[in-house]
Amino acid sequence: MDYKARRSGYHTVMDSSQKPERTRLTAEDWEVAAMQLIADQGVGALAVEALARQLGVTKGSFYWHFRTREALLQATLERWEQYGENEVLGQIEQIADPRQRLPELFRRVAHEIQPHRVYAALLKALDHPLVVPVMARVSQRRTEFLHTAYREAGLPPREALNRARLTYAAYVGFLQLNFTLGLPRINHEEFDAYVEHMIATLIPA
Amino acid sequence: MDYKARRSGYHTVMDSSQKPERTRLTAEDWEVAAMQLIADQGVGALAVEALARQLGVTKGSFYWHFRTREALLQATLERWEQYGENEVLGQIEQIADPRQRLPELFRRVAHEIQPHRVYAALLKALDHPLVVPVMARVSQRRTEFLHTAYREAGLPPREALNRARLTYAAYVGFLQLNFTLGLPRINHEEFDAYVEHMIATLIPA
DNA sequence: GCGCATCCATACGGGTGAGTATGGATGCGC
DNA sequence: GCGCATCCATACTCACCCGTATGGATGCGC
Repeated sequence: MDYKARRSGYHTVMDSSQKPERTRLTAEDWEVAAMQLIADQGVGALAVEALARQLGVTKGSFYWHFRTREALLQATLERWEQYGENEVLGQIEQIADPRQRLPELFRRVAHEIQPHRVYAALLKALDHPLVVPVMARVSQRRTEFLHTAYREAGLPPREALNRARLTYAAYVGFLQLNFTLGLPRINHEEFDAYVEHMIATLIPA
Repeated sequence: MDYKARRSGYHTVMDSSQKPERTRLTAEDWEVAAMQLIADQGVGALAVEALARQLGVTKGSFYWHFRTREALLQATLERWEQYGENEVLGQIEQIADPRQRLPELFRRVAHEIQPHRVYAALLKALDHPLVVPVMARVSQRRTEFLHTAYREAGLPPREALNRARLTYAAYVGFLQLNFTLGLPRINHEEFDAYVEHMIATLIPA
C-alpha cells in the first residue's frame, strides 16, 4: 500500500496532502489520484474535471497525459492488478508447512485495509466493461492459489476446488457486506472471533 | 417471480410483451418495468426516457406518476424488498425437522434465477445511497434467519452467528463471482456438486 | 539566453439526460 | 354530451461532463 509518495522524475515533492503544490504532474500522479478516488467514491465518481480540481490543475493537463477518460481507468486498473499480484501471495508461499499457510493467509488478509477498499469499490463497478476482465483474472488467480493450497493441506482435488471457491466467495461477500454496506459494524474482538471461526470451519484439521 | 402481469385498475391487458399496447399506464407498470431493467442492465441504466421508450410512451407520462427519477427507484426498491420477504423464508419455516431446513434452504435458493438477477444488480449498486439501507435491512434479516436456523440445528449461539455470517457472505460472494462476473461459467452438475460441498462444509452433521 | 519540447490554462463545442411548462387526448360521472 | 379529472405528447431549459483547439508558461539542452 504505497500508492502515494514516490515520483518518477527529476522533481521531488514533500507530501501530496497540500494544495499549493506547484509542481508539474506525471501520468503516474494521475493514476495514483484516480486509484485513491476510486477507493473513496467508486469508479463512477472518476471524472476528469473533479480529479483535476483535486490535483490543483485543469483538464488541459489531463488530456496531455491521457487520450481519454477510459485510458486513465485502464491504466489505473492495470496498475492495481499488477501491484496486487505478489503482494500477499508471494509471502505466503514461503511458509514451509503447507498446513500453516491457509490459516496464516486468512489472518493476514483479514487485517489489510486499503487494498480492500479498492477491491470493494471494484466489486461495485462490475457493470463497467473495463473492470470485468480485470476482476475475472484476479479472482481466477486467487481461486487457483487457494485450490493448490487446499490440496497441499490434504484435501482431494475436487473437494479442494470447491473449498477454494467457497472460501473466495466468502471473502468477496464479506467485503461487500461489511465494507460498502456498513452492517452492525462488527468490532475488533468479534471480528477476530469471526476469522477464527472461518479458519475452523473452512480449513481441514 | 410474478413481477409482470396484473394491473391495478379497470383496464385489463393481454401480455406485456407487445409494443402496440395502447393502454394507459399506472405507477405500478413503471415500477415493474424499472425492476426488469435493473435486473437486465443494473441500477445505473435506470433512465426515464429509456424506460419511456420501452413502454411506448414519453417522459410526459412518467412525470405524471412520479415526482422524480429517484422516487421511481425508491418505490421499485420498496416493492422488491417487500416482495422478497416471505418468498423463500416462509416456506422453509414450515419444514418440521430443524436439521432438514438448512440443506433444503441451500438447495432451493441455489436453483432460483430471476430474484438473484435483481439481487446481483443491487449488489453492484451499493454506492447509491438509496439501495444501501435496503440491502442492509435485507442482509440483516436473512443473516438473523440463518442464525436461528443454525442454533436450531444444534450450534451454540456464538458459533451459530458466525456460521450464519459466513454462510451469507459465501452466498453474496458467489452471486458476485458467478453472475455478474462470468467466471469459467460452471456447468450444472459441477454446480450441484458445489452446492453439496457447501452443505457438507457449512452445516453441522 | 535562445529555442524547443514539455506541461498546463482558457475557452469552446457537443452530447446526454433530468426536470418543467403547457396543451391535447381520453374516459368517467351525472 | 358536458365538464372535469386523468393521462400523455411536445417542446423546451439547464446542468454536467467529455473531448478539442489553441495559446501561454516553464525548464532543459547547448
